[in-house]
Amino acid sequence: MTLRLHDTLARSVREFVPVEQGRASIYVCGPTVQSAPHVGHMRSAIAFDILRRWLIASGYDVTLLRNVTDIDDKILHNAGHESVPWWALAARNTRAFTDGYDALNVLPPTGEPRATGHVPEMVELMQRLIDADHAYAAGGDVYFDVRSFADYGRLSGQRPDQMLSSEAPDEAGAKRDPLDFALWKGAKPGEPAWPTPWGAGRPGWHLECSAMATRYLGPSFDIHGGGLDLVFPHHENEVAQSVAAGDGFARYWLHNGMVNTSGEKMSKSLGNSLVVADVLERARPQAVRYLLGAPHYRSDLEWSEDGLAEADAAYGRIENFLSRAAEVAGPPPAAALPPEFVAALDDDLAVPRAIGAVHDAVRAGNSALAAGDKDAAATAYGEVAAMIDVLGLSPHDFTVGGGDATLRHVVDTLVPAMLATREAARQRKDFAEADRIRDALAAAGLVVEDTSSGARWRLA
RNA sequence: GGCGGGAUGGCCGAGUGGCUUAGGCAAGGGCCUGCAAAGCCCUGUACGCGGGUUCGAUUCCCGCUCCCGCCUCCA
Repeated sequence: MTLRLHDTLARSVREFVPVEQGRASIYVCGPTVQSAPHVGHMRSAIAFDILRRWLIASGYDVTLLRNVTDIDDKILHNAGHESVPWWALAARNTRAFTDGYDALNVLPPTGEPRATGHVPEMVELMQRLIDADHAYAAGGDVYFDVRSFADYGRLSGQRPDQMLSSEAPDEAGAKRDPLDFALWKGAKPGEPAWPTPWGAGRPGWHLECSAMATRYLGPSFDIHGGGLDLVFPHHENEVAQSVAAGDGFARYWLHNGMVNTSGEKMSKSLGNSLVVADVLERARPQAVRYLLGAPHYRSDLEWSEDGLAEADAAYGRIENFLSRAAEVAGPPPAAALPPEFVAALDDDLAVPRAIGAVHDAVRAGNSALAAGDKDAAATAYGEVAAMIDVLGLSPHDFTVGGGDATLRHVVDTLVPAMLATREAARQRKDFAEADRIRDALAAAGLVVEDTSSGARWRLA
């Protein structure tokens, strides 16, 4: 069984055959750093993080690029609104994204190119397009000639003749056709600009991704990913630019579904965004990652606070097993991934089924622990640990409980002392006293569990 | 108007032409426990509506209703 992935361009699930055997090159559209990251951004990052981890687990040498669009209309607009330099706003938001990825255990990309650092590559690509009569300079801008590219619309299933043009006729400016899109935007007074043979200006959104993807991954690479909302026009335009210029470009197009709130896609313009930093104030990162990563990556996801609580409980079940098993077996033994887990992820990353396999192993492990079957428990323990790692949900990968080391030491000392006092009370059948101590710990946010080998405790 | 996706039990969320009809959360019963907690076992409640194909459809086809995404900055 080999990996099969849903390709938006082919509109079907295809076997994954990389350009180069044993290697996988991935370009994921990262954010435009116009504002703080919301959970929708994280959902996309997590989806492709799981793809990456699965490729690594399958033996691939993976190169994953995730760009940062650090110059665009919204950034300039928001910076003006806040009276801060555009580059300062971009840098601040870029850091916020990095913090979000880190908190949710998204592996750092192999490279993280920024648009403003790749103007020469963009100029080169524009020159190739102009030379091939697929682009033209006009009125300080450079446009792609959509009618010159016969396959335009193939990725998104749109037909140029059917497309609405939102622009009023008088706004079309120097375009030859309303569908033509800007590769490069001529400088406006007071805006940042970079020199080009066609005049100073700044990058159009679509151009940068084509230029950066081929700069680092070559003219033909394996996977291009991003949110479903990018299929048109962004990815359609990328295909047009790169293929018209003679590059093979991406061989598989993967798109993740949207995160909705109360039936609507979340985005800053709707004013209902769920900023990651705020969510992490009221939920553990493990729960957030579980919630965003557990459904299939291609289905839409309805964000809800109830869902967050459920995710926390479901993850807690896995976590609980791991810590109980660790008390018996120490570090998890090496174990092969269960076949049903492998089959699930190979089938277009069917994470829901994969998580089903995780829970099956958890139940088997819990039963083994209850029966005192150490070997069976250890096997399940190793399997669960291995599976969870592929999903990026290993408890130890997350920063535990914040707090500083000193406070943790106090807790680690104080709690066992209280539990010893309680155990003494239980021995002399003073259950009132024992319950008083347990209640006190519960009030402090700790759960006490009595087991045959003594009491254990954890954060509620 | 054009393109695409979806409607599953109290909730989330998979999946399949019939078979033991995922998994989680919640609920009820049992075991365990001093009582709990954790864990294990058991239980119930499904496939939007109307047709069609079929021996048989939640699963395939047609129509309808509703929802969502894209067509404009957007993961």
